[in-house]
Amino acid sequence: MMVETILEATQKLLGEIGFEAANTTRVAERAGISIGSLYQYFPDRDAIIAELRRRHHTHASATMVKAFADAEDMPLETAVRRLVWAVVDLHRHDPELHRILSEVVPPWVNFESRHTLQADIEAAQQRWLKAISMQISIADINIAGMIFRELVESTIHAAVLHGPSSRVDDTAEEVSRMIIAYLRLGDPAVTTRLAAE
Amino acid sequence: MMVETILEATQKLLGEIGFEAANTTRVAERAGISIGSLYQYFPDRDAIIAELRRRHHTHASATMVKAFADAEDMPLETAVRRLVWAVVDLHRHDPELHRILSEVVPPWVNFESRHTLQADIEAAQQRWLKAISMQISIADINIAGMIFRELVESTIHAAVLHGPSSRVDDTAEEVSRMIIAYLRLGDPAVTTRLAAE
Amino acid sequence: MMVETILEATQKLLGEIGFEAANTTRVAERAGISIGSLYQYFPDRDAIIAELRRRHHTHASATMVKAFADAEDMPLETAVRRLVWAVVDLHRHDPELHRILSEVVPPWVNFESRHTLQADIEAAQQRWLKAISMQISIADINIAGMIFRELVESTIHAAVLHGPSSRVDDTAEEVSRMIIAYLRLGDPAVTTRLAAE
Amino acid sequence: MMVETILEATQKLLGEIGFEAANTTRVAERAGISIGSLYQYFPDRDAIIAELRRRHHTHASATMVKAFADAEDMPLETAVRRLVWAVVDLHRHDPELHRILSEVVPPWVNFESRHTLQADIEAAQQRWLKAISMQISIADINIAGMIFRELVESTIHAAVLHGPSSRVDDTAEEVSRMIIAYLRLGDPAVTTRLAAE
DNA sequence: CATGAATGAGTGTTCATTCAT
DNA sequence: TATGAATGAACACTCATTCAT
Repeated sequence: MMVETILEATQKLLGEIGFEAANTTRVAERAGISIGSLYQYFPDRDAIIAELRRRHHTHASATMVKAFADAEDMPLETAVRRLVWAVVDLHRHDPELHRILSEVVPPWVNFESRHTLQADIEAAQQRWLKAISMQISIADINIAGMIFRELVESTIHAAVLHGPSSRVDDTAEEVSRMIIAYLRLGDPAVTTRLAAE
Repeated sequence: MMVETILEATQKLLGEIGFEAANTTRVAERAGISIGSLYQYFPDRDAIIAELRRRHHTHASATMVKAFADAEDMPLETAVRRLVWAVVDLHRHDPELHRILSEVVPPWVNFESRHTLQADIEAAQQRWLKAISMQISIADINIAGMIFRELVESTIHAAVLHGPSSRVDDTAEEVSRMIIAYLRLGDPAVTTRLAAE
Repeated sequence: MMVETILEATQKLLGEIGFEAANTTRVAERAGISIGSLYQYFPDRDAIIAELRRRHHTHASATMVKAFADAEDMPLETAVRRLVWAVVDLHRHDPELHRILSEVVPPWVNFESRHTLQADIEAAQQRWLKAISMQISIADINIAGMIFRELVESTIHAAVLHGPSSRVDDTAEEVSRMIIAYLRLGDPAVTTRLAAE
Repeated sequence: MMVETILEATQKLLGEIGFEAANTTRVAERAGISIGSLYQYFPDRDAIIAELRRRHHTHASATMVKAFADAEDMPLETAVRRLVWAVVDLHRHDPELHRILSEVVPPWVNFESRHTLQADIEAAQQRWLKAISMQISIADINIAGMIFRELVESTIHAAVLHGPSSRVDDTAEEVSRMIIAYLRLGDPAVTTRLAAE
């Protein structure tokens, strides 16, 4: 309960007044508790943000791992759309928290823990990429994986946070089409077809 | 000269000890001048970083504007590769400065000035996109532009800063192929061909 | 029982981590009780240390008072050795507690209570000194008493705490010889003898 | 000048309100400077006290080294009195500072630097003891040295700080006589004389 | 009697900035 | 123009103590 209150106060303050102004005194004030209590639940300021990030990561990781699992049984195009929309859901789940963790909290805070999420998702993604690379040829699975991750994350992030909400659907669709088009480059059927001309 | 010295000292310190530790005292020390002199050339701490960013933007903007101008006379595939490689050049020009501005300096510093670069590049990009959309159909020029920018920037950034240098070439090529594949979706010739099956 | 547990925990913590780090939270933790219980047995932090000191004083005082009583029936040299060795026993009884009270707890804690022990011992010592000053002449009984106390306490303390244990015996013997030699200065027999030459 | 002001303020505050209350804020206040200025001259709170101690040590060491040098050319009794009085001078030079460093500042502050003084003095003392041990026999030079140091320091300290000033002279004289009597125990002339009886 | 969550005054320290020289 | 001593608001964090349960 107290932990919850502190996390909420921290998140709101970070969103409203930024990282530097959201100091421990103000967090405690906003949470309606004393500074002493704050330190009974968190060892230091960064730990509060770390917990915010940890929760976000837990949710994000679960969402993506599930999406990749689902995708394995789907036809390619459906799978890609499923994955892209999983990222959309991710960003829409708590867009403010997403914004805070990516744009308000400076990069050096919780530096190590930032890689944890990526590692989990990357592993799930690699399994999926290996599976589809049985059907279509992919030049370099690591590069393709990195490109997909960066493409989807950066575009959906931009669309959700910095554009009108209607834009998100279109962005997701175009990004999906882009990935599908790229993957089709390695599809023997298409290659044959194009070569046939 | 003095301005130059201060900027160099700031950049090096930011890279070596990070944003918080790179305080004005240390910058002046490293620059070999007094703290008083520092304030005779820059009104406050952020202004030093803003100037670092401004110079970086000037260079980046010029590079990209030129690339887009060049691209206008090229066939589509050549044009795309030209543009992607322009971004590679951009990141390779002063990768440390790039890293500092994107990963060391916290996002809220020089918040407004961050959009200036984007605006210039966006304008140049829009002209190019409009030109090519005469030949091939693009669903939404704004969305496509945003996707291209995010895709290229995020992947090349990751490749240059966080991977082996050999990876950059492959990444650039795959990203180019991806964009081309996407653009071909709107190519009447391809559309016709596929529809014919 | 509870008081005992708290005192033990306090003593151990003081010895292990020092005065400042041995705070009430840690004492309660080490004692295996709640902070609330601690405050049911002691009104404040200093009171715990005061009780530690009080017990030490009780023991020390008893030891010395007894030694002085014994000494009254002994020949001078035997008496002096008896007294010096009483101080050795004192320091060897619980050297860690001795160290804590003299070198770990800062001087301002329990300031008043520090004089209690001294007063008891001083009284016993004065009785003894008055008794022997019947046989030998002592210039100033107060000064001699103070000198004896400081000499024995400081040297035995140093020997027990900061030297090898073998050193203690030699130190005790030399200190005894020193006091005896000093007392002999006032011995009419010696005086006469020396004057006779 | 600023350093001087800070040291004076610190010493006075330590003497008046004790170690814990003499915090950096109050020191700066008393010194009539800002807290920022204080930290421009001393890296942290302990460093101020360390400097106080360092100055005291410099003076004390010089005094004692000189006294031991002087003593080498004197007859034994004169030498002992010279040395004892050097310690008296030491304590009378700045008794308040002496009191602060030994009874107000807790033992764990500047722990290492506390041994520096002792080492210097011990070295000078050992030279002198070796010299006189040519004439008279001393059982164990290390123990004798330790006993002399503890005896003189503790008694003179007590006399200067906790007694009337008239007491100091008598204490110094009695302590001198005590040391001389002890040393005479090893004097062949005396030994012979006593054995002759 | 026991608990431990809650308190909040207090501490040492940092650093961007000023301004008299 | 150059200096750097001086400033002081601000911050993260500690800990003895209380009191409702």
